[in-house]
Amino acid sequence: MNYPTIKEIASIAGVSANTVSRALRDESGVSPETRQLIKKIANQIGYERNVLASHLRTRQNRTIGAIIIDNSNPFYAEVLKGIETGCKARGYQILIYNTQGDYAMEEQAIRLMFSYRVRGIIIDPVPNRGEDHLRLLQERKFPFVLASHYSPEIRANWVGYDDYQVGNTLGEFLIGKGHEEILFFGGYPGDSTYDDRFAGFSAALRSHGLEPRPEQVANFQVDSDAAYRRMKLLLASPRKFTAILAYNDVAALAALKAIKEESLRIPDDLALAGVDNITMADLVEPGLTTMHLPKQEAGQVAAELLIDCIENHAPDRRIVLKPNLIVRSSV
Amino acid sequence: MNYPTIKEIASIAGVSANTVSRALRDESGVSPETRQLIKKIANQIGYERNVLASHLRTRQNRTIGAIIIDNSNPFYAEVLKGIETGCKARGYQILIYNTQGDYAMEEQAIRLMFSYRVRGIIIDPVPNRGEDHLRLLQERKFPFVLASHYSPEIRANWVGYDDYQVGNTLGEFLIGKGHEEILFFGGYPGDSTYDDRFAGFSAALRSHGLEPRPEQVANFQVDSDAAYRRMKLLLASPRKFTAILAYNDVAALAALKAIKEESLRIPDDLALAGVDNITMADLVEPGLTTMHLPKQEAGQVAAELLIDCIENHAPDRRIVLKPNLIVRSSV
DNA sequence: GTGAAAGCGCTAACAT
DNA sequence: ATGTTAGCGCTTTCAC
Repeated sequence: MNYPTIKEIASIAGVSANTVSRALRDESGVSPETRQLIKKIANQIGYERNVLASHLRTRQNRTIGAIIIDNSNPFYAEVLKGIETGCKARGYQILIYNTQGDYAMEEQAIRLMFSYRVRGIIIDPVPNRGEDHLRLLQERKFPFVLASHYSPEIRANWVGYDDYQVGNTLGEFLIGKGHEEILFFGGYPGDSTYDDRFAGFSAALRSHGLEPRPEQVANFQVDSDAAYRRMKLLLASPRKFTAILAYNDVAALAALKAIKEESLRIPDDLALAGVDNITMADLVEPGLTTMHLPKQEAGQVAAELLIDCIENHAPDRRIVLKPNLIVRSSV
Repeated sequence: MNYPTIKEIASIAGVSANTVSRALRDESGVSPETRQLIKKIANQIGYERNVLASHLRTRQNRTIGAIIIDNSNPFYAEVLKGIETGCKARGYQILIYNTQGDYAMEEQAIRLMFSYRVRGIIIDPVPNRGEDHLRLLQERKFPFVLASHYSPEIRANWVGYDDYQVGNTLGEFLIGKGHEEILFFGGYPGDSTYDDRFAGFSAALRSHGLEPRPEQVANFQVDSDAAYRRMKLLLASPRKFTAILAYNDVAALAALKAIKEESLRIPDDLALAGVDNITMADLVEPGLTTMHLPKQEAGQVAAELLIDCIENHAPDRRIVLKPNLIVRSSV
């Protein structure tokens, strides 16, 4: 397919390429008549500015990279949607890359974004695997924003949730409902999200004279299958808990299935709470008590932060979005 | 941020830029020692090829566009994931654009992809709104692949499911379970997916001497809220059906919630089936009987088709993936 | 095996 | 208000 160029427009209009360029960019110094003529011709022959060539000359473009763990996970899907919304509002485009939580892929993704000369990157980093390439971004003063997860060792733009409060609120809520034996189900230490949620939860226990116990913590990397199998195992041995605080809704819903299969009643035999408030949390029976996290908002704010950094050299910021307790009938 | 160029590598290595370019592209005509030296220097100074500049000269790049309706919808999220997987395998990158089912946005998206000089586009078209820009793509012989939806008037690459069989299989299954009054719940005519599913369903009815009746069809654009509200309304008036065949699982799960709130039992009072087999279909109670559609596979095949078109000028193909009945307890 | 020169499409700087 | 020239970083052509 052959795209028309400004040269062709120029020769049709009988002006120089430069004039065409200025006319199409709405730069001053072109007579209204010429400008109109040029735009008309451009429209007629289906001209589309070659942003790659334009970038080469100006070193400016409106492309950013989004490096996420898995866009088919409903949580990340919502965040990505928000990023897209935020970018669209400022005329930016997005190159995406799924890392599958693989650290090597994350590095590859960053290099790829470099080779496309994107102006900035939003990255939901693979937790707990070192931060070498994040440090590299920082050294090069390359604009980037961390989403959801952060690294305590890296001071950078960050958009996430108050995960301490997530754990604390749910802990208090469960304790308030009379539970003293609560299983913390899913996630693993070293991941900032897990650590903060667990810290908040532990604080809630302690403020009521309770103490988190090792046998009431089940650490694993959450996906639906893993969570289901783990809960099956836990239910097969004598139960040491009356309530479950799941790392997220995906884990909670998988647990829900396992619990129902054992013919246990929720919330009577076992109370259950999750985190995220994904769409399905409202559709299952009983409805899942959970913390709502503003996922799309997080993506959108991340995009805005990044673009501010790119265009206005805004200083690093850390933006904490407030979670919200959603009480349904599972507790 | 300043990126090193081949010129800089050249001056360090004491060779010409041309030699550097050839060495890094693994072209012949460079001595092994020179090549090794050049690659070492490139590595040391963190060189990343500027693919934008490269494109300008070669008119080749490895970028495609993915124009989808909404990446936060679990169905499209899976398809997008498949596209990403397929692209990664062939070294292609993806620019994404969500149209929200808005026809004007779809057109904007295509122009944007043009301005980025992407080599091809995968598009899940907004159904039922004319096909002007698809025709434009065709006239310009621009490589593109339709995903899921198609237009009867456009002969083009297409990857989708056998939607007639989807409707037919579920229709037969419900009839086989003794249902003669079946509500077809969600979607709207003019959308190829809907039309094919409904045709398959109607054929199943007819082959058993039954006839689809207007009051047993509920047309609406599916999202969770709309489906929930619609089912609430339907249940408030005297029921004219004993089973529900939902357009997709999102509609089915929303219906499930409404039905439970009326204290009706599934499948005894009302049987329910969906289409898609999203993750949640297995987690709700009772498990949802549905047709499994290979969503990620569809995305991956679409990517392969497109790249074949781009690289090998492969002729247009239409690929139909087989759906699969998943029997759970909701029927 | 290597280098010099030209040009992809665009825009910035300078001229008229 | 408009045109000329040069150059972004790369690859291709042609010369040595």
